[in-house]
Amino acid sequence: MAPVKKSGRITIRTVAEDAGVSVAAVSKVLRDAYGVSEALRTKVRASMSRLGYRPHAAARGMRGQTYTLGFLIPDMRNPFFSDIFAGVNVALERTQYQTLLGVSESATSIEMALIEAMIDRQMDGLIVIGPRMMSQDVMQVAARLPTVLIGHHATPGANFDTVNNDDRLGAELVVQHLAAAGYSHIAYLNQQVTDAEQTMVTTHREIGYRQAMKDAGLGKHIQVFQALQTSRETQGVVRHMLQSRNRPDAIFCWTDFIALEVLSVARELGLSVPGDLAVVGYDNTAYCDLAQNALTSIDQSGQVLGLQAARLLVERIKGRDQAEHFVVTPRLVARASSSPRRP
Amino acid sequence: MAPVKKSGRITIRTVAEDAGVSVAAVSKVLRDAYGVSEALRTKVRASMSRLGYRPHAAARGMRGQTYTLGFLIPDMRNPFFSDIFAGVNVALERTQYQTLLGVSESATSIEMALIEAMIDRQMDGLIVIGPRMMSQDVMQVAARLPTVLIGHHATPGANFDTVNNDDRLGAELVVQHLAAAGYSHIAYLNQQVTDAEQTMVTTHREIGYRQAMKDAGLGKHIQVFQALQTSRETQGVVRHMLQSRNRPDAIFCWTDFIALEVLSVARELGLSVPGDLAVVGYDNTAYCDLAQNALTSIDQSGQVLGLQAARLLVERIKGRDQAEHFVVTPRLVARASSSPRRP
DNA sequence: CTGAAAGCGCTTACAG
DNA sequence: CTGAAAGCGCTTACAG
Repeated sequence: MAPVKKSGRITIRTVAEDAGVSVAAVSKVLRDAYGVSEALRTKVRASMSRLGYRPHAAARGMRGQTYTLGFLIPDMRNPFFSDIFAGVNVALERTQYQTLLGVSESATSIEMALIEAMIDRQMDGLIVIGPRMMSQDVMQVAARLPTVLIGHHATPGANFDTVNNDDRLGAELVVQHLAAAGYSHIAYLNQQVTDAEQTMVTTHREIGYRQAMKDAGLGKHIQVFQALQTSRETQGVVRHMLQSRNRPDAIFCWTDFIALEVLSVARELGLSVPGDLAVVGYDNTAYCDLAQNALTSIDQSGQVLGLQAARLLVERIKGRDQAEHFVVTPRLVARASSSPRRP
Repeated sequence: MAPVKKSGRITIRTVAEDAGVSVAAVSKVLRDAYGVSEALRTKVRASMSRLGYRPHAAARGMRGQTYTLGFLIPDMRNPFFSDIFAGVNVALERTQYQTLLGVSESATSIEMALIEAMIDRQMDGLIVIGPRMMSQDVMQVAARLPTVLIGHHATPGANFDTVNNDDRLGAELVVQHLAAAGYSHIAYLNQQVTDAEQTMVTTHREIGYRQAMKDAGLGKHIQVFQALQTSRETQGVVRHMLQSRNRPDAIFCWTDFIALEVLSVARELGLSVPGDLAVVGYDNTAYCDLAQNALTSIDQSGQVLGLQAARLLVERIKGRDQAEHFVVTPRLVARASSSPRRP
């Protein structure tokens, strides 16, 4: 008896037999590799679709690529990441690449574990939004596989690409906007982290805020507060800010998410926005547009960031090893939460 | 010359040599399999950690499990999914399993493509939230790999597990709550889909709504509206609802997300909530608690749903083939958006 | 309890 | 341009 096929699985070998060519030829067609005639290519493709062949990712990963990209976000609650992800998908639409997400819950340890898990699973490359790990760890990861960072400002000698908006400029736009609208006691509400680094977007925003305050002659009103990302923590800090003797008349929040909490606390305390307090966010997410929020924010084009990140990553996978850094110009979108004060 | 190690990679073979045992023995330790002595196990583990061994997921996937679970969500904008995901992670914390996310953007075609991609990547099992595919497709997927569905009510003979809250009861709680608070023209704002199925949570909620309206003697005020999930679409439908001759005095929305849009439109039209209009959502997501929303909602314990789904999936992977269906009891959380009417 | 060997489905030099 | 063969790092029967 002839040796029977053991399993029902359609493999590269099944396709090869069906098309009457070698296994190597099928592999080449699969990878769009050089050195196969058009006739053979057509024949193989026909067999593939007739048999309903699906490549086995693990087997490919044993020798070559897995065509899987890892995408790491700090949390699922921030709608801004959804915009970025949409851009990534647009860029990869007509490719063989598939993106798989990981969520680190803003914890360095989970982030590192997820990256290890993605490396174990032979991801071809990594896109990380707002990494929490130290810069040296980032360099180590980037040495192991192609890496693009969004929301992380690279220092010279980086072995990875970055995609950002100009966070200092964004913060400056906010201060200039508020100052022009008649606010002077403008506070900055920053994210609280264990190890602040120069590379973080929040650090850049704080620098831009401080600079713009000085430039506007408001240097003596500079106030920076910090809060962890939990709702309870943020509300506590904000309540404290708003009940203090020198209460700010405007709060600039590092992200929309937090600004919504500020709006909530202000309302609970009976403060009107913007009458008693102006509020500005960052990222211009969908919630800003809701009438109950009407939140002024900085648009940094999440979709563009995602699209560029995916483009850069694919370039890197294809061999580029010189770092590239893409920067988008932020734009302020004014809404009712920061309307000009009555004189 | 002795044959030299070709690459620097630490494999199961490196570990075996280091520990002075066979490759098969190392594999058994790795899989926590039966038939290895405690002494050998200890020795191998020591070598593993000394060498910093990391299992190669693709290679494992060639023969056995990949220890990777697929988790599919319709979109990244709905914060409820984040609660569910948190529960999944709690359940898998001390296991070898790693979850990777896919986002289908509420599109059937993307959902199917993602599932194919996950099968190609040899995921050990799948958790899908609110699947958009037809029930027959669900059955086909479940025939190929262990599957647990959240937010999908199984019909008899299902070859998959489900985890749900009692959506009919949830809707009934809403209607009873609103009726008791003095509202009578209670409308239901449902999700618009191309092929409505009995299995969908929104269908169950509609049934519960209709039943409760009849039971409360409000059968003649039953009104069901539908809108796609985009902000523009929803706002258009809501504006139309609120400007019609027989304007409802309360709107029950199938999810919080949409209820926030209703609050926005009401405010734009100069209607006060709950004075002119009561609004109730579903899922009790974090946004409900913000003072500017103060949205009454149904809590279905996302974290519990996620935890149970992960537990059921691991059981299935380990061999259970009889379907299990876990149901959680919903609970209404009243807030200002549905306060009792003045008599 | 322990290990030698076959094989999972691909890709990659290497001949022809 | 085309194909035979080795090998990627594991797991799985099967002997001992």
